[in-house]
Amino acid sequence: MIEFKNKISSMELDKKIRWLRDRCREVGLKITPQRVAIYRELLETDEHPSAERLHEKIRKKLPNISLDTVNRTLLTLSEIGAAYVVEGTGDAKRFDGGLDKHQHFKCIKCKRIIDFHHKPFDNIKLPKEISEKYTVLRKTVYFEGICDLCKSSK
Amino acid sequence: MIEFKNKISSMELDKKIRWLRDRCREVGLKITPQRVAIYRELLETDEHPSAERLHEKIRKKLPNISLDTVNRTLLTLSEIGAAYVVEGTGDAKRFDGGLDKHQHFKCIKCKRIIDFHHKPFDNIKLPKEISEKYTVLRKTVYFEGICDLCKSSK
DNA sequence: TTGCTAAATAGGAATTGATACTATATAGTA
DNA sequence: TACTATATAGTATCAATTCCTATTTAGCAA
Repeated sequence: MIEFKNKISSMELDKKIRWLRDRCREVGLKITPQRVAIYRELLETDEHPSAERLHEKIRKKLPNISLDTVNRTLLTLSEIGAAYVVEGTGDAKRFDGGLDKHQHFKCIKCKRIIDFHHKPFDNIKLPKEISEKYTVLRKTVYFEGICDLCKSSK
Repeated sequence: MIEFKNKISSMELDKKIRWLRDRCREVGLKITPQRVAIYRELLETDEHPSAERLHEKIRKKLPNISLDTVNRTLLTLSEIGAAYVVEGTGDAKRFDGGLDKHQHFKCIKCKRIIDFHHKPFDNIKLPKEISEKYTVLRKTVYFEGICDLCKSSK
């Protein structure tokens, strides 16, 4: 059984925005109209927008808002746990010539990508709602974190 | 039990390069020194290089090779199954405001990211060799392919 | 071995996404 | 209401990638 996501209700939206205000006070960030608007816009869409895409959309409400503000704010929201960057996006393309089955661990500090192989991950079963609707070309189990070298060198 | 990857032996390397030559003939691609050199360089490293990084390295052997060639060739190699782009790399940062547990399916044509939720994926167990050595901050099960809309609209 | 031709390359220009800089504006507070 | 640290707008810069075009070359056929 799987569930697809539904659009957020206006009640949930209000609740989330109240939560954001609290969270900002908690960590000492100012509650600016831009911040709230960006957060609202992000919650109202299910398209996982890039900073540029969200900037386009939000300009309809705040015509003067700059792309830099949208970008910076999205990163700020991610830092305080109000949003997050979709796994693996935002870096240069990286290539791999090893075609045997394996999985990746990526260090978010040094960007190192480490291969490992754990058999049970080779054949994770797709929910059939997915395999029926989409053509799945790649199934991935992927970890991110801090590698041994970066842990010791701080 | 997990295994980490070892450096490729020169025997395996030769075998793989012979395989590349065959594969190129098979799909009607010319076997250029640049192509072979790029493939070799990719096989010899375990650092999952970006096009730029590989260009740096390969310039030691072919000083005049252009970055564009490296980039184009890596993409060509990926198309014929001789290499691949590490999952999720190479696109603009994408943001998500939905913080409930869920997974992503990404369409490689239209770049749409679709959320779904399948409970068994929420708590995949880390091999302890990984959790002991690294600080894992994010565990992801991630699918790529062609979405329903792109399938029907061709 | 020697041309021929389509494909590939080098080098630079253009595009795109992300970030840095600075003067101005504003949220939070006294 | 005034003050100060923070945030913003607008622009400039940087970095990654792709595009363009003249030149070169691999593969093929005579």
